[in-house]
Amino acid sequence: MSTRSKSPPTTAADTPRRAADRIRDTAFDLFYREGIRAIGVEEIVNRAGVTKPSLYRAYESKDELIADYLRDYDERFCRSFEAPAAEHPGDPKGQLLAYLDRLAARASAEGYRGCGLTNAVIEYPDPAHPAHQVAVDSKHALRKRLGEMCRSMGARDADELADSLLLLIEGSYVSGQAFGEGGPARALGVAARKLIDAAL
Amino acid sequence: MSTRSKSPPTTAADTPRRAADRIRDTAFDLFYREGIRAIGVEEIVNRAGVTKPSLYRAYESKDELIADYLRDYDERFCRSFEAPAAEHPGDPKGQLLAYLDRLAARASAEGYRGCGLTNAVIEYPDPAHPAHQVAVDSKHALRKRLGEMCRSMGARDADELADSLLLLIEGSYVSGQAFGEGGPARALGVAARKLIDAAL
DNA sequence: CAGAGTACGTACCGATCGGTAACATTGTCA
DNA sequence: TGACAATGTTACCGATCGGTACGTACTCTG
Repeated sequence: MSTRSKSPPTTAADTPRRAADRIRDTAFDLFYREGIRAIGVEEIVNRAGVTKPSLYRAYESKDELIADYLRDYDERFCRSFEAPAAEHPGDPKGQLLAYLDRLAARASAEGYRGCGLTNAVIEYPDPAHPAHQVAVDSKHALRKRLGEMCRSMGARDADELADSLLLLIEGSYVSGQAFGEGGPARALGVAARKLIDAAL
Repeated sequence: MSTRSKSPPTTAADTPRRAADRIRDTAFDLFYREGIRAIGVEEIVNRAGVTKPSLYRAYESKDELIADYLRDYDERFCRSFEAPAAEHPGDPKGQLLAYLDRLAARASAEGYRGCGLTNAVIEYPDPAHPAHQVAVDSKHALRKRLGEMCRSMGARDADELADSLLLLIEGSYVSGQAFGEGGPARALGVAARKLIDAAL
C-alpha cells in the first residue's frame, strides 16, 4: 500500500498522515458511497481536512483522481476475489463459490452500494472517459479470470458458464442497491451451483 | 424553424409539437444515452429547440423532470415486457423466454445503454431522491411480476427462480454496457432455460 | 544559523449549474 | 376584433463546478 514512510517518525497511522493519502482515502469512500458525479472536489478536500491545491498537487485533474480511485478499487477487488484461493487450494469451484457466498451476503444486506467499477461504467458511458476505460478493463479481466476458473474445473462450455456466472454476479451488484435487505442476491448461491453442476 | 404555421391538431407528428412534449422526448433521449447527472437543463432545452422557461412551465424542477422520465421509461418497459404475452397466450414460460431472448440480443449489441431505471438507482443512491424511489418501485414491481410468472408456470420454488432470473436480467443490463458486442448477455437465454427447467 | 526544498493554506478565477422575472410574440377560438 | 393561452426573448440570480496564482510555515541539510 502507501506506507512508503521514510520520514514520519511519529506514530502517524491513525488520522493525520499526508494530505495526498487522506484525499485518496476520502475520495474512495465518497465516490463509492455517494457516486462519482455527485461528489465535487470541494467536498472531498473538506471532508479530508485539506485544501484544494493539495488535491491538485497530487492529481492533475478530477478525472485523474477518479481513475486512481477505480484502479485502487480494482486492486482491492482482485484481492478479495482471489482471497478464497488460499482456503480452497486446487479447488476452483470451491474458490468461486466462496466468493459468491460472501457476495450474496453483502449484496442482500442493507446499505449495499454494489461494485464501484460497475457503477462507474454507468456513470460514465462515454468510452473515451478514463473512468469508463479503467472500469471496462477490469471487467474484461474478471470475465477472463472467470473463464479460466470454469475451464480448470472442467466445465463443458467454460466460456458460456463463465458468462452466465458473470451475469449473476453483476446482477447481484446492481440489484443489491435496488432491493436492500432480502434482495434477489440471496438466490445467487443456489443459482450458481445449479449452473455449475449442470456444466460439469 | 422551417415549417410554416400550422401547429393545431393537424398531421404534425414529426417535429414541431408542443414545447413540453419536445422537452420530454429530448430529455428521455439524453438522460438515457448520456446519463441523468451528465445532462443539464440547458442542454435539454437547446437540443429540444425551446427555452428554459418553457421547461419550468411544464416541470417545477429538474428532479420532477427526471421522475417523469423514469415513469415514462417504466411505462415503456412494462409494455415491452408484457408484449410477448399476445404471441404466447397462456404460456408464461414462452412469454418470459421471448422477452429474455430479445433482451439478450439487444444487450450484446454495440452501444447498448442498459436499463434506464437500473442506471438511475446507481446514479442516485440516496433513497430519499425521487429518481431513486421511482426506479426502485419499478424494480419491486418487476420482481413481483416475475414471481407471478414463475408461479404460474408451476415452478417448485417460484420466488427463488424469479430472483435468479432477475439477477440474470439485471446482469444483462449492466454487462451489456461494459462489454458491448459479444458480451456475456449472449449466455442469458441458455442460463435462464437451465434454471427454469431445473425448477419445473 | 542560513538557505533550500517541501508541504500546505488563502483567496481567487471563469464556467456552468438549476432556476426565475419581466415582457414580447404568436396562434386559436369566440 | 379581442381575449386568452402558449411560447419565445433576454437578462439575470446565487451556488457550485473544476482549477490555479501566490504566499507561508515547516524541516532537513550544511
